[in-house]
Amino acid sequence: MDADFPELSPNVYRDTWCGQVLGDRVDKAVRVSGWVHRRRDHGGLIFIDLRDRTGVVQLVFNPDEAGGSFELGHRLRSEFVVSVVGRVLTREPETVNPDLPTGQFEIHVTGAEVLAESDTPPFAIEGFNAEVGEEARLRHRYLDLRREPMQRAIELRHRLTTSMRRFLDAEGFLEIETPILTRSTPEGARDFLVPSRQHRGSFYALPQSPQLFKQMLMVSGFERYFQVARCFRDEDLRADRQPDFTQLDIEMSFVDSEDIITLNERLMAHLLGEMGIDVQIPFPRMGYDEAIQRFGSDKPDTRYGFEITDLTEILRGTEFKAFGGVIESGGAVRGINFGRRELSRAQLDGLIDDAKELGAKGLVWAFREGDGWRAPIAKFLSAEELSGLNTAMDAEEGDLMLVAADQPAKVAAILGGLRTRLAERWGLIPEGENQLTWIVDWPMFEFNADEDRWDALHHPFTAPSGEFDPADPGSARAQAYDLVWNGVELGGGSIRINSPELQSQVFTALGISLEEAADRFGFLLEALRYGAPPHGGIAFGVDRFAALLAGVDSIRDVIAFPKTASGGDPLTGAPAPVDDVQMRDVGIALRKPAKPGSA
RNA sequence: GGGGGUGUAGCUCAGUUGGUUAGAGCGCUGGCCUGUCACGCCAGAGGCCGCGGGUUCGAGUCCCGUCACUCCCGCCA
Repeated sequence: MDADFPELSPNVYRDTWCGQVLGDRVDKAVRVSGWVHRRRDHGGLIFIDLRDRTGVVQLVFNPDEAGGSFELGHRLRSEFVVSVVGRVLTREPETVNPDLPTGQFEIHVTGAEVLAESDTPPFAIEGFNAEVGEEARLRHRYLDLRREPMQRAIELRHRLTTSMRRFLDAEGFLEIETPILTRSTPEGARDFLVPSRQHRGSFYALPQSPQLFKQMLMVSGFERYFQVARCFRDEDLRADRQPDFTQLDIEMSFVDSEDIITLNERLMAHLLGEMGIDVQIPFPRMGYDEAIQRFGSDKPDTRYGFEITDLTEILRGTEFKAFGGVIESGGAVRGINFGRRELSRAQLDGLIDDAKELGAKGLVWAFREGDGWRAPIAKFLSAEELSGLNTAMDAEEGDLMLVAADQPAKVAAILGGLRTRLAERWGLIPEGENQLTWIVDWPMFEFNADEDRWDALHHPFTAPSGEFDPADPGSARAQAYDLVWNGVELGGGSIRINSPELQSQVFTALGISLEEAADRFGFLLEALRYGAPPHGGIAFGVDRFAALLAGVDSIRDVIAFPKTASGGDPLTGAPAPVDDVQMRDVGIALRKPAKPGSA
């Protein structure tokens, strides 16, 4: 494992790491302890691969050398914990194992002791049958974590957070803890609630992020704060979402966006550099509107093309109702040229299903053929329209074009989603390339049609750019920035509002009355009255960051004890009912009987 | 909340149109084996086919429901 693992101070269990049984130990007596990784029992000669955190070393039990320990060697089974003494010898050339760092050496056991026996593990810790279902892995997570990939992932995560702390410490940041039991602020995600025993009927909430605390720390004059902070959101899970997750949370005073962006570029270059990834700073920046236009996403993966082309003007007034109707009602028609591809009819139908899954009413596919299209809808389009479309999408003979029509935001989301799916499916994403991009110039608000109100795109404490007109929230821009790495949102932040008046105006624009604002966030508004410096910050998703660095698809693979997609933990059985006494203590009664399955 | 996928031995999986006693590899147990390292050879144990109901002479297989896991949409300021 780690080549520069620290020297071991000898104790009763060992004086040498398994991974350190190398040339300088030859002919020396050593004591090692660890787990039985694999046993090869030849009857008259027994080989044991012994494993500790640093690696694996071969033990040889020979009746001529091992004496009474030979019998014990016979009894050893997978994952027994043993301590052995023996002499390190160089292996005969023909018995060297080139796949093992310690493969030129072995320990000839002269004495051995079983420190702990083990039941037969439910799945293999090592070896070629390494594919194990995730549920089994989570039920016995302590065993799963013994496995090499998990050991490496957890170690990588440690190196990442350590590296964050080192960099930020050197830049004058203080790591300050903020409460886990705090107050519900019913914006944003659903809160996890904790009933209060001492204040019956009242609840703590677990923080969705330390946002308000870090702003108050700026009011307190700490100027540079960070925290590797646990955050909690009671929403449905995904491969990249857990109900409790970790953020690197940063806040600074007397800064503008530029200061935060440049500091974080240096932070990223430092972190990635330590992980062996070289990146150029400064990172390119892209406006939010441009990202949506060209890539259909606020976290565009710029490692590959297939950008989105707007076709609305070409098709304005077209005979084809599905397009013309949408355009008349203020919608847009956009398309992507996916290049020359052979697809079966079933595959093309599959693309339509993909589009529908992404919320499309339909999807038009077409191949360029001569000056026109080979497509089910080709006959509804005029020759001028077809050639205009081919030109706009830069289509060459045989190129596959996918076209969708809907309201602009929706068509962008559909084609953006399709673009990533197809790039993944056809293996069109360049490996080993790293694109870090700032998305800047965000709108302050987006209109929520269902609730007939404006919602903050970032959060309600984000400072607007320039003059703010509460009467026209749609045109307000935010001093916000997201950092996107290869199509994954690594983190985002903003300059915050440091004036209570402006903060109140933003609440008003969001339809939050002053009474409501005072009730929910009064403590922050009050803090802002006592000399709040200009301040801003950013937060990064540590789990996602670690998963990307580890090259795994799910953040569960970089979390020691993660939860399943339904928010449960097969290891502890959480969540679980509690007994009546506990319920009574906190003054809680269930409205309905507990769900039968959940116990 | 909605959609897709999966559920058979400890693990990973196969199981034909519904047909007699449900299989494989690995692991496990016992025996043999002094240079293996995915050790080898021989023998053996191991099954609520997720659960409940239905159709049928007969269900791992078909139907309905349900639970769990997983991916996606909604949701995640």
